Amino acid sequence: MTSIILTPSSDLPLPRKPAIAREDLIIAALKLIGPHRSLSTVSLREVTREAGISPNSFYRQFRDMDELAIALIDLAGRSLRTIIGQARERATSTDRSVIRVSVETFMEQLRADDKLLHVLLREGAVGSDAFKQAVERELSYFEDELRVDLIRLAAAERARLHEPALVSKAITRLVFAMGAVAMDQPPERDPELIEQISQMLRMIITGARVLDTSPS
Amino acid sequence: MTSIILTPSSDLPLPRKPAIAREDLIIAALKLIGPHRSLSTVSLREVTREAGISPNSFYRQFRDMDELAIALIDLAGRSLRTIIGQARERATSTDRSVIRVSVETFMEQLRADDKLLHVLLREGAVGSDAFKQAVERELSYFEDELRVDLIRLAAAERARLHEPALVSKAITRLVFAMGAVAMDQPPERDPELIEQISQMLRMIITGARVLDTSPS
DNA sequence: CAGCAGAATGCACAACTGTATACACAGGTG
DNA sequence: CACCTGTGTATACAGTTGTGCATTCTGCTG
Repeated sequence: MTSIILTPSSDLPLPRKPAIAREDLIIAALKLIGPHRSLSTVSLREVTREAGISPNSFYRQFRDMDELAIALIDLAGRSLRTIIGQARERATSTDRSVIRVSVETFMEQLRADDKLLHVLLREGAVGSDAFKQAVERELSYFEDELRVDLIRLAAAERARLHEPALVSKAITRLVFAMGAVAMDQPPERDPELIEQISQMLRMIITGARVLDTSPS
Repeated sequence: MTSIILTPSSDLPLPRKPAIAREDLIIAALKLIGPHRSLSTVSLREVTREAGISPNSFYRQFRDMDELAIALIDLAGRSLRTIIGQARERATSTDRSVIRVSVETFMEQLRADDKLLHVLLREGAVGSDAFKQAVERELSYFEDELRVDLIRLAAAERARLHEPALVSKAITRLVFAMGAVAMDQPPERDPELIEQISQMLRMIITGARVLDTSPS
């Protein structure tokens, strides 16, 4: 279980040279957000306090909190995509349902203590334009990868799929929306939620297949 | 086009007796939120400034901003439900698609200048527990009404529906999620979005019907 | 060793927040 | 008339915020 952060090389407090890096601030920001805190309500001073540096040192790494937020969103998106990608490979190598495994992995990440998914789930609604565009960008990446996977999946089963772009968009948005509500519920209900989400996705996919054979 | 607010009776400045009411504060709060502002970033002082009263007078109406937010969420939920309910009746009286008309009405409300829908779309992600529970409650009301309507619709077409509760939940969450992204896009793209959402819902519903005839 | 460039800090400031206390005024009662 | 109760305001206070300016410290280079 390695860290998600890109270069976790030296976390021992080097005497002076780097001392503080962008990653440290990102980690500090992650520690501050939670079920009740969104990034846009976290202050610059709080982050530096958490990171143990002076407020002014923040400006050596980011212009303002928005820039940090965007870096954090990018990180969260990259992390999630690789994790889900691995889950898809794992599912196809075994014979388990891709949908099921992906949803399970998603929920697992939801409960992971790195809180990276929280960023994508919460920060899409509020904040500056650049802020929301960053979230939207990550979601669209997610959509793209899902779309090619759906096409591949349909081809493997010798079925066709109606409007795969629309299907992947619907699935992505629905999963993220359901994830947002799951985050506010006790983890005991996760299996139930996983079952619900899986069924929803199955509805969408079978519906898309049917609509393809008999277009309106 | 009457106002949504409950008792818009007298807005001329009465000499002393009522002078300021809860509604005035709610209206002031609505004026302050927008694409970039969420309720949780609006301060108590801002609301009173917008309403033209002293900060302390706020406490005569609400204990704190959270209480105002909850009142606002309730108002938004009630308003949306009645509007969508009317749209459903309008659709069944004519012979237009219920899905289509409902989605169109939803997007129309999204662009309405009362900004009531914004509250439900944005404030579900952040804020206190009571805050999010209020949004969740309104969404579940919405789900309930949609569920009975789906059952009625299926019965009218002599079809059965697999897990109507799940279908209505999926539709509700998907529509609200898509509405949130639509809000950040120029209104010119609304027709395109309406088409997309309608197709998504059609996928879900036909998928649910197919899954009912051949349960896994 | 001297010196220098960069990194990090301390202090300060104005703006803003929520709210407590004290006060001003209106309208209804005796 | 006096009096009280409810409504609104003014002032104040302690806390937090983002950020500019000056200073200190560190490790590398000569």
